[in-house]
Amino acid sequence: MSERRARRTAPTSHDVARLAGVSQSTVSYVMSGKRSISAETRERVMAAIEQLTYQPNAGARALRGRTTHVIALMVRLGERADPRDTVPYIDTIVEAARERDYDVVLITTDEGPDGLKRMAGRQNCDAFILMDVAARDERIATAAALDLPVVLIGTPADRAGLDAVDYDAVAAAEALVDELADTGHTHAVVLGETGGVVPGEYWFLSAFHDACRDRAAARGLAFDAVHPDRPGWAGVDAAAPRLLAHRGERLGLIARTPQAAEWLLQLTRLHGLRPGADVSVVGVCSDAAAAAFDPPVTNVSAQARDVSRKAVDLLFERLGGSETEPGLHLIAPGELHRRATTAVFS
Amino acid sequence: MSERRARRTAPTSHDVARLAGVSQSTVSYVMSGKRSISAETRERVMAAIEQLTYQPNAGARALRGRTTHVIALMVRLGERADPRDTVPYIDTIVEAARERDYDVVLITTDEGPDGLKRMAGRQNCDAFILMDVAARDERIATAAALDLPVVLIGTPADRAGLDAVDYDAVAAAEALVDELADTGHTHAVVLGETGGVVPGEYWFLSAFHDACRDRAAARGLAFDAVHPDRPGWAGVDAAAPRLLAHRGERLGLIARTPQAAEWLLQLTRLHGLRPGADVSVVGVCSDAAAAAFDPPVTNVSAQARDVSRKAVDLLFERLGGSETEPGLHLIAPGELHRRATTAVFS
DNA sequence: GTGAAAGCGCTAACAT
DNA sequence: ATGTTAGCGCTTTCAC
Repeated sequence: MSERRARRTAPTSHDVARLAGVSQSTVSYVMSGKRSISAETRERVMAAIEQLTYQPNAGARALRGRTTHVIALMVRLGERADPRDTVPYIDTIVEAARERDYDVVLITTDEGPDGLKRMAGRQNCDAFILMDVAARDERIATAAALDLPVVLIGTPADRAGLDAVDYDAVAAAEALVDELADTGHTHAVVLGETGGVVPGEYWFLSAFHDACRDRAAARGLAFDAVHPDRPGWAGVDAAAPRLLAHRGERLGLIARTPQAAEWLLQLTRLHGLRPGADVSVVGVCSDAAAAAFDPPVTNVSAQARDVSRKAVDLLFERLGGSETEPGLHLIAPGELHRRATTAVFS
Repeated sequence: MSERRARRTAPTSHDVARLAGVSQSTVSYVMSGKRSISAETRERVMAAIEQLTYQPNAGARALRGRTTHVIALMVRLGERADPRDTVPYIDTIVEAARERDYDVVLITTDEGPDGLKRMAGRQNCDAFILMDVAARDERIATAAALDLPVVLIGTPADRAGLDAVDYDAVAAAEALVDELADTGHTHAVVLGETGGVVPGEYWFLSAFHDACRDRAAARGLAFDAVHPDRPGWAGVDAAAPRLLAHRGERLGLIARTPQAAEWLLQLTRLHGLRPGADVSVVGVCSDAAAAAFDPPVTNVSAQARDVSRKAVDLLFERLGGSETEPGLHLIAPGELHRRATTAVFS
């Protein structure tokens, strides 16, 4: 007795209308609130919707209303990206989109410009957010020609008239160097990028390092930027002589990422230095991460959530028809929090 | 002179048909290949498609064909999850879906069962993949009632008749303990979960630890599982006395994650022990990550990509109408790779 | 080998 | 305050 379960077909607004004894359009208007409905009718319709657990068909809505309620998020997910640097952005973008009843389609940077053309051409989405924007990024010209709202996260050399949001890496660098200067340090060393990162590929890298250098000069600190030639801890370990060259003096170490901070703590520990006493470690990371380090690390906050929120806000302004001049929106780091790893030299 | 750019409306199959001098249905059939078309007609249609850069409207397709070409991926993205453990899965799922011309909508576990109902009810997707499946997971009953294909990644107490794919944590644990036993170790200690992870919340945690314990007993090794009571490095550091209690003997340390391996290396280093000579460190992580450690860590591979691929394969089998009995599919760890951190005791 | 036409489920303009 | 109807762009009969 092969019992084949009949595939129940989903209820339509027509079914709701019949059950409520009204016309299909009335159901639509009840849902949208775009015209006044007598309390009694509304009630009956709502009851029918409830009873059938009716939900409007997204395809039909998209077809008719030419709006998909989907935003496409293009991000790098492969080995080349550190997930800890991207997931907080993604999480916040999904959250902010959902607050407006939008869903997020995830596509990878590897798809390149064709991925954007596909999503836009098939009308799979209403708008784009592009992450991991490089200084020269082949996706940007395509995105700009798309006739759909686009927001970049990152700072390209040429925005091509698009909105962009980025973390203010310069302000972050300056705040960190100032902390060292204000507490009597004489030497600042920033741990640079490990492995084969092309210098100038991303604005935030060069901007951060340049700002460190410039601010150190302005505040009268000796400065070095150490870029390990091997990736991972091994590279940091190998660079120890240069990183700690001035360990006898008033030395402050600067980390651009939580991972870098972790390595610097490890390095100082291994060389018998006490962070906060013999040497300082300061860096960019979330307040939560900074407080969780052992010892807690003096930090300026990385603001991934603020950057993402701003990006989504901008996107929905555009979707709402805003025609204001597109621009680059820099998100300031939070206040610097002095924690245990700042050594105060008198 | 306010120049308002006319919003070009996207070309339709009708436009293509007109330009090629054929009927709309012919355009459709050229694209789908569902009936034979004369070479000459096909050529003209293709040329028109090219010229207009026509792409079919996804909403219309979904409406007519009742298939969205979208799979929904529900995953935990917030602070409670380590992005390094989830992103490789996500990446592979997106990749595998794209190979079949499907897109992936990302929704968060926080949306819970209602998120599934919404996606299914609105017909926003054709199928689901659920990640971070807990032993008792409120999403599963809802998912099972959905009448759409669902694949779980993880092992719940009750699959409710759904397909599930998981990493074979038991086999991994056994391979690691065997490596220690085979190389003459007398003591095995596994670094457990840090912070407030509820024991039994996830199958893979208890399964891994139980399997370590059982295999150690079977192979005659003294065994301990150390669960730090603080999260992060601080917890590991505080647990050092117990982790290294048997440092004088033939001790092997077991890490379930790359992060754990990193901490164990750091711990041994800090206590003047040489991994691979005085003590062993073995763990579960990708071969790439294992080789990148300093020194390279003996590992069994974590197989995130294989798990994800299997999940997507299963999903498309179901979408293709397969009615085979759903089951739990365990993905075996790769071969154990002995690297520098195995100490061989004679 | 090709065309004409119906209809998927919805919204909004046009009725009353 | 509500009903009727056209039509979004596509796929797939049905007809030749």
